[in-house]
Amino acid sequence: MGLTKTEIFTEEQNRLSSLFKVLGHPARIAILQHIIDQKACICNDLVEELGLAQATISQHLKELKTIGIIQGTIEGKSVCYCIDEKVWKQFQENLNVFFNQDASTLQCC
Amino acid sequence: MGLTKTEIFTEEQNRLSSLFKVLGHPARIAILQHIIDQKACICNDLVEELGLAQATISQHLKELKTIGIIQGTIEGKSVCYCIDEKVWKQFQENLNVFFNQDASTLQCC
DNA sequence: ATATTACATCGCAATATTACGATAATAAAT
DNA sequence: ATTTATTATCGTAATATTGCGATGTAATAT
Repeated sequence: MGLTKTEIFTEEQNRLSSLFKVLGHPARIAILQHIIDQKACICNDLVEELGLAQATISQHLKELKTIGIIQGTIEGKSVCYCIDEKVWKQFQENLNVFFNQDASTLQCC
Repeated sequence: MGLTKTEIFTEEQNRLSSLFKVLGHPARIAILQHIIDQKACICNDLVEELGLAQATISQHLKELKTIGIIQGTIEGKSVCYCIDEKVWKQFQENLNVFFNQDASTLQCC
């Protein structure tokens, strides 16, 4: 089938998993790390930096943009992609809520 | 193609993204939450709890087991799946390392 | 011994994802 | 105006994922 049954899950479960899903590709992790390192970035940098075609990278950037974790500003003939600090922090909080469920009592067997 | 080019990324990028990937499905989030709530679990519980077939849930459990975040102990004719506290904490740390890159200077445009 | 219960695994169909070449779109440079 | 540079989008091929019925396996119950 390949079709996730989103309707049987809570909104929170769907939202959280879709965030994780976007981060579930090494190219997208690499893109985020590169943006952070450079404190700025344009797509063409990434084409040289990573070993992927321009079309592929543009696609990955689009997915990152979809969840809002990066934001693109047109700057002349290139685009400046940056971390959206607000969304980044929201993301951090979401993960903390999920992972900070008292880990000390999780193990039962 | 559908084939991720893992060879062009660092080990850390591949490892981190594969962790995220496993969490990138609402059923697997739901399973983890259920295990945490119950402090224990067997697969059959989940079949009733979530609306997925037994085979499907068994498959999702397998993926969670692959990254080690849960662990299964045979208990008579059923299996007790639990959070592996050590791996859970490791995961937490990995995420923190990734997300705690000084967010204050991330935004550039 | 047989039946039942609880999972795991196999095999399949449907859909999603990844990657890329080709092509468009837009802005700057000549 | 034309060329060049940068990014987006389209179409397509290959592979991956999701979900499930059917079947296998192992332990308990009858």
